[in-house]
This record gives sequence, C-alpha cells and structure tokens, in this order.
Amino acid sequence: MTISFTEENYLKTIYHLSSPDKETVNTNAISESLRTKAASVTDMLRKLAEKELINYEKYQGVTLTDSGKAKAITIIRKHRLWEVFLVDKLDFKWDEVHDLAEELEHIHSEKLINKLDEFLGFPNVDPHGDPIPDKNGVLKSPDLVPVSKMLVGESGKISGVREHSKEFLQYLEKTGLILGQSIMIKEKIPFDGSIILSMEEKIHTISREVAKNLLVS
Amino acid sequence: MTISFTEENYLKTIYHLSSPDKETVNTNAISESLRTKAASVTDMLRKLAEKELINYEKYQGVTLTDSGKAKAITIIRKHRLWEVFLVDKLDFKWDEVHDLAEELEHIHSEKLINKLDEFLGFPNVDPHGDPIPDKNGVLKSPDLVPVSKMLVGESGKISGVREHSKEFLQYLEKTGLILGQSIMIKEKIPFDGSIILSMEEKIHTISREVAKNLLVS
DNA sequence: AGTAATTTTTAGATTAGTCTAAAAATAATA
DNA sequence: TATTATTTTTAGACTAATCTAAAAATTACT
Repeated sequence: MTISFTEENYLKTIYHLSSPDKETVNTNAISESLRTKAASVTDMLRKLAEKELINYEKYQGVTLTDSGKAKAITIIRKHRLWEVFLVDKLDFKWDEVHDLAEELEHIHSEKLINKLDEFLGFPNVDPHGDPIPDKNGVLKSPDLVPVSKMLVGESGKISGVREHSKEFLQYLEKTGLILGQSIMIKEKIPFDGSIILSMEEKIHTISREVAKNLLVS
Repeated sequence: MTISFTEENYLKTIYHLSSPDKETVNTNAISESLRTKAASVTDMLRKLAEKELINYEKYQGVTLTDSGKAKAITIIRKHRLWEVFLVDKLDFKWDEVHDLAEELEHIHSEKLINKLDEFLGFPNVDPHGDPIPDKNGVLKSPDLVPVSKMLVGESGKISGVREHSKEFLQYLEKTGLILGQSIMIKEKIPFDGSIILSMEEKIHTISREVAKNLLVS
C-alpha cells in the first residue's frame, strides 16, 4: 500500500498530538497543527481510516492503529536521524535543521535509513535531545522533566526541549542553555513563574514559558 | 517563483534529451522518457513556457531558457552529489543509487547541497563517472569515448557509462569492467560489432550494445 | 433540560497533474 | 503535389488535496 507525502504528514501529526493519557486527537487540533482547514482534515481522516491507519468515528476524534503508529514512528526515526546527520556531519546548527528534516523524512528507503543510522553510530537522541526510535520502532524515552517542575535546590543536566522553533533554540544558544549543561535552581518567582538558576557559576533568569519548554534529566 | 517536483523532472529530462548539436527536444521524446502521455507533456510545456523556463512554439519542440538550464543543472548537481554520498559514505553499490538519488535531488536547500559537496571533498564525478557541476553550475565534461569507437590496438581507462540501468551496471560489475580499469582493444568483429579486449592480462568479449555504453578516457 | 457556542462534517468548487479520444499540424512518400 | 502516416495539440474528464460556506452534531452553560 502506497502512502503519500501528505498522508505521512497527517500520521506524524496525529502521533505527536496524542499523549499516553489522552490518546484521541480531534480534528481542530490537527488542522491547527498542519495549518489546513478542518474540512480538509475530515476528508483526509476518512481516507486514512479507509486504509486502516487510524481509528475514526465521526465527531469522536481519532487514534492511530498499530500500523498507523508504526508508520508514524518510522517517519520520526527518519526525521531525527537526518537531523543528527545535518548537525554532526554537515555542521548545521541545531536551530537550522528542522525544516530540512521535514523534507528528508519523506525519502522512501528503509535501506537508506538503516545505513545512515549505522554511519552515524546508532545515535540515541537527535540534536534537540529527542529519542530516536530503533530499526524495530522501539523508542526508549528517557524521562525528562521541564525546568518549570523542578524545586529550589534541585539540579540537573539540560537534555532536551519541548519546542523546536528557531526563535526558541536561538535564544537558548545565545544564553548558553544548551544540551549537556548542568543547572541548579536558585529561586522560583511565584508572581510570574520565572526561575532563577545557576549554571557554570553564573546566575540566569528564565521566564515560565522558557522553563516549561526546557527539559532536564 | 516556486517550482514543483514534477516541473523539476521535466526540466531535467529536457536537459538530458538535448544535445549540443540538436538542442530542440520534441514532445514524444519527453513523454517516452517520463512515461507519461504526449497530451500531458503538452500541458506541462505550456506551463513551463509561461514561467519562462523553456522556449516553446507549438509543434516545434522546446529548448531550455538560461534560467531553465540553470535549474536543470542544479538538479543534476544534487543528483550526482547524493550518489557520491550514498556510495562513498553509506557503502551503497553503484547500481543501487539511481532511484534513491532521483528522490533526493528534489530536496530544496542550496545550503545543504553546498555543505554536502564540501563534506564529500568537492568530487568531480559521480560513481558512474558523470561530471558534477560546481556551485556556479559550471560543468567540465571530460571527453570520453565509447569503447565501440576505439580502434584495434588502442587502449584507455574505463571512466564512465552511458546507460544507468541496474542490469547494465550489474553486468559490468560481474565482468569486472569497472571504473578505473585499463583496457586494450584486441579485435573488432564486423559481423555483429562485438569487441574483444584485454584487461588485467585477461581476454573479454563484449557486445556492440555494451561497447556503445561503456566510456573510456 | 433547553439554548447557545463550538466543533465537525457535508456540499460544492478549485488547482496540479494526469488520462483518453479526437482534431489539427507537420513530415514522409508515392 | 496529393495522400498517407506521424506527431502534437485540444477538449473533456479524473484523482488528490485543498478551500469556503452552510448544515449537523456535540459540548457547555444557564
């Protein structure tokens, strides 16, 4: 069964929008995420259901079937491996690779991706700290916590981000809050949720928004 | 101006079908090469002419404009660089990379391709001996001659192929007629055009068809 | 529970790329 | 040159993915 570029994007989006606790994803969420209209989403959902890639009941939202989930995970694997390639081998910056990987993830060749995996040394995470599914679709996600959830006095290592926009990543880069850095929470401001932390002997203040999107282990 | 995947394929095909002596390409040649119907080609030609990528007069065939040619060369550059990557870095065989490169050549990023070029050490030719245009679209084609044109007693180094099918490349591989080998013409059989040559002290016979598609320098 | 607000779906249209069948132009040949 | 054969184009239709506008279903709120 062939699966189009567009269908792949829908599957990936549904995968990203579903969480372990609330698996079902609704039409509007998908349309927002893909910047299409809800009506277009409905059409596509019918098509994906036809192909048994999703479970779909009118007005009730969707979940991925096993085969749909497998497809989505393959795409994510490809996306993240390409990101590693771009950063590690071609010297791209971590804030430059997302859009390119969105294109590369649709190249159809299992052999290619497995050889790329090997070439890169079977990496476990991509440049943003996101885990890379293995050849069999197994994804072991290290459990990371957002800085916003840490308590005063706790420390940890920056290990991932929840938001992949260029703006956010460039801000982190500029501030020095990059993967691998150790931080310690000094103070939490109740008023606006901003957080004061120390890193390499220096003091930094980050907003609640940033704290929520920065993950430590 | 955006240019679609399909439009790119038409440009590339037109480029490949035009030769220095007979630049204009006709509808049927394109439709055969792309395995579409002539009617579809006509539609697309109108569109490409509209975008000033080709010169098109009804019933008179087409030529590429400068901008169309530049686009075609960029695609060919990408194709060939990806082939080098696949063979040199990922250990693909030279007969496995064509179709994959056909997909990869449509990834849109000048930065990517220039970084890839650098990563590969600015190669001059792809795994089949085809020259790789540089960043500015300059393509210096080493002039190769088909084995079929060589005279008895002449020798040369295998440096390219005219045909990229898996079948042909696998045949060459099996026979040992690979790039870099030195050969010497022993005899040419007038009856069927087949050629007897020596390579590494051994004698090989190749058909006219093979001789026409194997290039030496 | 009944009404209002929101979400989702249907209906009908559009664009890109393709197709078949038939018409028109060009090329080949008697 | 007249006729035939070939090539190319037009006309009209189809599919995938999208859209807008309106209808239907669900959810939220008195």
